[in-house]
Amino acid sequence: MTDINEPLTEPAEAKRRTDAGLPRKSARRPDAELLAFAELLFFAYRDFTRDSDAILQDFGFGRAHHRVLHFVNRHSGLRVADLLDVLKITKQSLGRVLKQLIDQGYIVQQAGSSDRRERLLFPTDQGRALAERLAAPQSVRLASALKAAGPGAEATLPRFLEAMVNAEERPKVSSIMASSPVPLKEVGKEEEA
Amino acid sequence: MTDINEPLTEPAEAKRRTDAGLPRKSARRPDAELLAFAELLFFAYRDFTRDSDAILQDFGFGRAHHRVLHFVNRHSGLRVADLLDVLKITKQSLGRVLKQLIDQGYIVQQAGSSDRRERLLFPTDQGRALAERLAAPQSVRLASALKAAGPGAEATLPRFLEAMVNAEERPKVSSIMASSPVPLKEVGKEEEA
DNA sequence: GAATTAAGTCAACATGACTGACATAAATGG
DNA sequence: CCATTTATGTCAGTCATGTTGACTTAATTC
Repeated sequence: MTDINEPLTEPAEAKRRTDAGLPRKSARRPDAELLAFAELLFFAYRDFTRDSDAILQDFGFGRAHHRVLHFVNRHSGLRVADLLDVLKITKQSLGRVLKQLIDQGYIVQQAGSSDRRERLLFPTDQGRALAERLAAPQSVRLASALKAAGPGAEATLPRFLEAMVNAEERPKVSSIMASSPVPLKEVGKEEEA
Repeated sequence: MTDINEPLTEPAEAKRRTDAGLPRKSARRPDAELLAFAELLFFAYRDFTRDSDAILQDFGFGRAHHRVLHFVNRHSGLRVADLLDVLKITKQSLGRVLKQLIDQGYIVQQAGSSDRRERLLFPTDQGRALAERLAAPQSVRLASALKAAGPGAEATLPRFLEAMVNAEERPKVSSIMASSPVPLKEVGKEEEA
């Protein structure tokens, strides 16, 4: 380490002053209880993503590939523009990972039937298989966490998570989530159900 | 685009086969309902982090700085090793952002009193102020989402989030979260409460 | 026929991860 | 007391994934 004998200032008394000597969880500035929620959310998401990250490594893919594959698999037929809006990344960032997924046979494109400029994205069998493999451990984790959360969690959690989404984004999120295996727009293919 | 007149394979019929023609939400392989939860979690976290990202830009910091500052602020006095374990990143990754936060006066170090090799981390007033500013919009978001989730969410959510954490990590998470403004180990400073 | 739109691409860059190796100071343990 | 281990910091290099800005092509729209 650099210089262990420097003053090293003693901030404990001076800096902790603001936090100390208050009832317990009074209505301080940021509200400690909400900070605890934020922290738990960090821990939950940290471990949630570690599941699939391990699998992705075996394929030479990263988390970005997982996200793309997930959305293409669950909302097959969605357009590149939809994916950009969902992921909130730039065309270039998406382009890189999407290209790899296409070149390696996990995703195929199809020109839109009404607007042939559009590229509708579909998983291949291989892509679907990988998507399911990536989803499996996360589903197990979610299922057990829902169970641990107790009854009512199945109803409470979606409401909480939806409310966490930016208000302007909620209609889009709802609309994409409503179209599970169905494309966002038209695919030119009939739903054989 | 490259070559729009290529075959462009038509996967819709062949590839959608597996998903179509099933009751509604039967016990298929990954369970569609859990995938919806995973997706909602993605959207929630996506927007949760966008709040503070905007503020961080004004300071030339990134999300990594936020995480470090958050934990140092809320668990002041924690050691570098604790931070590494919490964030699950390497010493080098932490070193870079921590150095910047120290150099720019947001965090100070103090040698441990019982083990002087340890560097206990504390926020400065400036650091505390930034941490609070970063936390503010996230707290607002969390508070309104908790409200929207309805009664019981305050009890259900922590249980859910804790259960999302890896089982082996839960003791550590609980222990760090139990020590809000208090250091993980000893600081050599008395809690003046 | 001109302008717009959807997609793809090039070049350059920033951030934040990673590995592996190594240095220093302090603590620990024969 | 000296050897080892531990906590921290650091150097050098790499990789994944994000960014901006500019540009092309094909197709649609006005």
